[in-house]
Amino acid sequence: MGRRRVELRRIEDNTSRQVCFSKRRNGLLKKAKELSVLCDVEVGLILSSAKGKLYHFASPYSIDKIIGHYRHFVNSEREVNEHHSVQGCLKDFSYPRVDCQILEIVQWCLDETNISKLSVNDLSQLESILEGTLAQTTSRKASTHLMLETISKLHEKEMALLREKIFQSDMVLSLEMNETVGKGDCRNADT
Amino acid sequence: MGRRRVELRRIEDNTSRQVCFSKRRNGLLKKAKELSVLCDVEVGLILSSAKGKLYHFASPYSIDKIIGHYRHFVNSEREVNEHHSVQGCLKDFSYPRVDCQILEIVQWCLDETNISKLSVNDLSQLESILEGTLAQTTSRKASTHLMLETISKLHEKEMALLREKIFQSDMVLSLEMNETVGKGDCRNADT
DNA sequence: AACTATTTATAAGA
DNA sequence: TTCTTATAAATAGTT
Repeated sequence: MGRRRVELRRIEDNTSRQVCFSKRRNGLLKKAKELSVLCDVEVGLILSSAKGKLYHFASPYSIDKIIGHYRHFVNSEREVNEHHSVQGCLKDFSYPRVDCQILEIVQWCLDETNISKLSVNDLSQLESILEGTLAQTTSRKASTHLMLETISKLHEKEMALLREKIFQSDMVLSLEMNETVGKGDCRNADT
Repeated sequence: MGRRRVELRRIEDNTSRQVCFSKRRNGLLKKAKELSVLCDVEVGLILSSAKGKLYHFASPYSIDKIIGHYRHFVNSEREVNEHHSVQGCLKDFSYPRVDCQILEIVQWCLDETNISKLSVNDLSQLESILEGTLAQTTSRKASTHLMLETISKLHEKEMALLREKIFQSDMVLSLEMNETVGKGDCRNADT
């Protein structure tokens, strides 16, 4: 959206990165606000820079309230999935049905080296889930290519794991969930 | 960004609103992801529709981790402000310097009738803060008009409060803060 | 889901 | 930082 198209990678120049952050933060906040108003949804947004500066935005309620809703929702979901398999993990993310979500989960798994925490059985489950989703995806979407790549990487990792005989049956998602009640409604508005 | 410019208000038609939500949600997630990568910042985003569907996104860490950072940050700030004045309240939001933050705070105060919990002294402080910020704002920004409106509403409320002699010295922000450690990255998209 | 006419967001530049 | 401007992107209304 500027003079040139920009590559999706960390901007190395410090000043440029700062300027970009400033501009895009405003843009994102504006978009978030618009989405909230136009579509009548709660939006909560937290930004945290490497230097520890924190920004947040929420509409039409406070960020604390929205986090409370999130916690509540996730806790409810969690109660239904007491086994800590990938299946449970996926449910925690609990989106209605999103291709791109799968992509993120896969990437997350790869990036965070969470694969080493999965049992072979869980890996199989993950695979079938991924492949099932893939089947529903139209082949021309760019995301499909990315997913295919990601899946093949996943296969590689799986094979590596099998070779090394790493079998862990328990993936403890040591997430500590604490219900939080926010209060106070916080509205936000616009530039 | 479409055939026509759109008014910033709730879309009444159900289908249109749903479609718009779907499109803009994707757009917002994309922007959030870009911001995170380009500018090397943590981003957490929670969307919750009226019907209770929850979507979230986080990069490069999990939404839980980012919420944890947020909680931690807010708690640290809170410790510094043991008196529950508006000043303390402002510090909780604690942005470096963003006009939009001020607006958020003002609207939060107004919307949740938090004003009734403030002492007159606190109201004065709030006023001077608002006016100070206003002075720094260029007059042509649309937001300025909004802020002026907000401030005049604030004045009205203050006068009403003075008349009713409502003096409450303690604004208890009974937010329960719980640190949480999350993990992983998550993302959402689509229909 | 796809397709465009337009409106927006922004990368550079000043 | 702030404003300006050329362009890249997002998206409202349609098909």
